[in-house]
Amino acid sequence: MPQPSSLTKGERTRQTIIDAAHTLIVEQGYAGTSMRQISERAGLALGGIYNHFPNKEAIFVEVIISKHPFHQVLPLLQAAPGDTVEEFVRNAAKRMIAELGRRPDFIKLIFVELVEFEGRDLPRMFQVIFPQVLPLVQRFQSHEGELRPIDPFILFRAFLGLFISYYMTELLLAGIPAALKPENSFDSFVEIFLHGVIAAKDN
Amino acid sequence: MPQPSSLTKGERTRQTIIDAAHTLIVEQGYAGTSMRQISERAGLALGGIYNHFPNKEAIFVEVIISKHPFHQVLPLLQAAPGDTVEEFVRNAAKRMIAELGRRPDFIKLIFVELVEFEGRDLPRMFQVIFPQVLPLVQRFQSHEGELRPIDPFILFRAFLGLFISYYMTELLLAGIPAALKPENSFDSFVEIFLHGVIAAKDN
DNA sequence: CCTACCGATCGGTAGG
DNA sequence: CCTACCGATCGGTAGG
Repeated sequence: MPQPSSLTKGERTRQTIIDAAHTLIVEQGYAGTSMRQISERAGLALGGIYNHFPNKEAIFVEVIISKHPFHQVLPLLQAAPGDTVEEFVRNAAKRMIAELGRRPDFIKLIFVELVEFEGRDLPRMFQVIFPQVLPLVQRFQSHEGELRPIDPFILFRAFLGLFISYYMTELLLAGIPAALKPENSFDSFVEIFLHGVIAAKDN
Repeated sequence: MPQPSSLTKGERTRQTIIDAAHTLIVEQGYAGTSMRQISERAGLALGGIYNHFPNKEAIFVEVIISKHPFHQVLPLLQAAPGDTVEEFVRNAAKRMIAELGRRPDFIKLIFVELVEFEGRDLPRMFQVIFPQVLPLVQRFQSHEGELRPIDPFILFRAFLGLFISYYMTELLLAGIPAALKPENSFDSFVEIFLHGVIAAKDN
């Protein structure tokens, strides 16, 4: 959400173009979205776009970088409370799944990046993202005592994977009769993960 | 892999078109692939395609149905040996990860279906797939004694999710310095899953 | 199954 | 920032 008041007119127009492109690309993919559609949605003439971006791909690169899920997701995870790993994971999971429900575009953006751009921008993305990942890895690390011996980076990766696997299988199994789908599936996913990583209690 | 000798000429041409479209769509997406590219790769004139398919979308529907990862993956899982859940999971995981390495197109096909077709074909897909899923669910069910109390369908879903989460995070974290990536990450994923689902032993 | 074509739309630009 | 345009390419078809 841009704050028009703090931006110059040119910056506002630029942001409008990025927002328009983001919406369309998530709905139709990159190749399926035309510069004319973007210009219409942004409320200017086709030629006007080229005052702000040299070409179509440059718009996408801006979209993928500024709208990347990690920007919302990582701060969300960092802010999750919890004095033990178990509490933290439960809280973080609850927040994540709520956010994913609110933003179905998250996965689609990643798909477009992976298929239509073959992940070309991922290395650059990661430079921006990495400083935010580190404190999460360390948060697991500082609770080593509660955990089975697992490399903390793998732990973080499996933690991320928990959401990805839930969300992807949700999409993939969309065709399944609802009667077969147990309620609270996500809670079960969280329990499996917790049992998988937390050391057996001594008592 | 088609067997030309057992097909009529028309069927062979049709298959050639599907194969060509599959390759191109996985590389460039659906909207990014033109009918002319498909015709060139299949070795016939543009107009010739329309003797076999009414339009572009019909080709994709055939591609997604006949090349869907589940066709390779489910038989692979079913054939995995193992008298206990633990053995089965380890064997199945080994086979799956080898197959995923061999067929990077798997995930891309799913992405195209999900983004460019909004999962429209998934319900129909699932009708074809479901009979193959059932025996796998039952296989978990028949070893209930070894497992924590988890709905067998969720168990299957989490099992599928194990591969998806490993593979997706592998792609997503592609930008990361290799020095930070622990070796044998996949084995760790399998261990976390096993600890998550297998009941604590009595001894 | 090919040739030759259709109208529509594409990304991008010149010129103001 | 818009108007008017460029050549190229798109999905699809008629006619043989």
